[in-house]
Amino acid sequence: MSETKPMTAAGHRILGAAGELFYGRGITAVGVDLIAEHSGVTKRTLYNQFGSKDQLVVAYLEEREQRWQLLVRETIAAAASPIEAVLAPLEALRAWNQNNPRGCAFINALAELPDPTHPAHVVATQEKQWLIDLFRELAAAAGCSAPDTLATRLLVLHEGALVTQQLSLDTLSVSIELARGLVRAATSTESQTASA
Amino acid sequence: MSETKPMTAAGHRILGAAGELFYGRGITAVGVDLIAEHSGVTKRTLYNQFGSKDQLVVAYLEEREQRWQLLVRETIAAAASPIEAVLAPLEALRAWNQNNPRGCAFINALAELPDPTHPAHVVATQEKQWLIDLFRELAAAAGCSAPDTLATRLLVLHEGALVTQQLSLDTLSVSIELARGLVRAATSTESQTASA
DNA sequence: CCCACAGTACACCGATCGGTAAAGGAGTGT
DNA sequence: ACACTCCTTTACCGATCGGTGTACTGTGGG
Repeated sequence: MSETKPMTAAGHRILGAAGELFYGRGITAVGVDLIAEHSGVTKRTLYNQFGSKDQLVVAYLEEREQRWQLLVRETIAAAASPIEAVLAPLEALRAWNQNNPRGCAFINALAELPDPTHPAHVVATQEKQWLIDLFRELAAAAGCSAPDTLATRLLVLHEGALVTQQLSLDTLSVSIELARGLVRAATSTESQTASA
Repeated sequence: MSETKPMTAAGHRILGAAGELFYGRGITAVGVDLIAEHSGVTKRTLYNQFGSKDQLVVAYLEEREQRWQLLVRETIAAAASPIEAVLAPLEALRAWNQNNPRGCAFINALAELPDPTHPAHVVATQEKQWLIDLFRELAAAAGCSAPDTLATRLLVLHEGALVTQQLSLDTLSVSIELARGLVRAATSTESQTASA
């Protein structure tokens, strides 16, 4: 869409600083002055590059979206089987969470920007839509008879693991283990998927 | 703890307005002036009652915590069996989400207030600790052989359902259905709980 | 050579932020 | 009558908010 713009060196630094600060301290709590200072750039340059704070927030979310989706795709490509591929988004969280201990940036953004018409809000919801669509496609490719149901279940597990990460418990392993059982059950022959 | 204070009429109005505004628009995005205006109260009164914005945020979270825990306890008391009681926190979300479409106030607060030493942060994490402890007790009371594992799984499902509620999908029914299967499996005789 | 462009430096804007000062009105219990 | 608490009004504080204007510097390409 708009990533065709080459983006200057200063632009990258701004986006990098904005990423750390927005994710680490919250979007509303971080001012443009702080971002400019952390990226060693004048506020004027920031506004020349991004136009407004809102647009910078959108760029921040889009950048994270790209990195995350790339990681997921790589994990899918490295999966040993179609069944393991369904679990790839969950498995990708293992590495992702190492550097992102503050939960899901999109969920956090939704918490801070309730206005559904806000462009950043739209980006965040689209990301989740992408994920459930991906789960559905992977489930179908793995031969699941009810891809919709499995995809919704996996999305719940995914978000649950993400959001409970901030607590000390190791919920990711539990979620993956549980998800693996669900995928196995949903792709084996047919019939029982744990009640109806 | 501190709810022994009777709290004046103005105090209740302030807390009510703060609840709606903080939950609906985000904590950082809402200023004390706005809360005072919405509760028909002077800013001076607000500060006489709560001392600071941070303490008001804490009071806001504690009030929600009390309401939520009360609802959960009522749902547990109304459960038809110990096994159904384990699902009570999930079932309670059915009614709760009607009036709280913006996800979990505690998770949202954690997203906005990253500082672990912030009193509101502490309240939010304590709430989640309460929930997983409750799940464990309920699981044990229902005769589950591995209450820890089941509790963690149910917590993931709970948080997943809560956070995906903001998207259009009806994930709550899916989560409850899935949770019911897990509880049944974990409480029936013994052996297989879907791999180890 | 010269122009366009990216970036800097710095001052400035109105608005809002969380929080306070001082003084007084209204109701209650003693 | 008294003091006490609750709440009000109005004004104010320094700091920060997102955002702009203007003039200057450096650099690279035609």
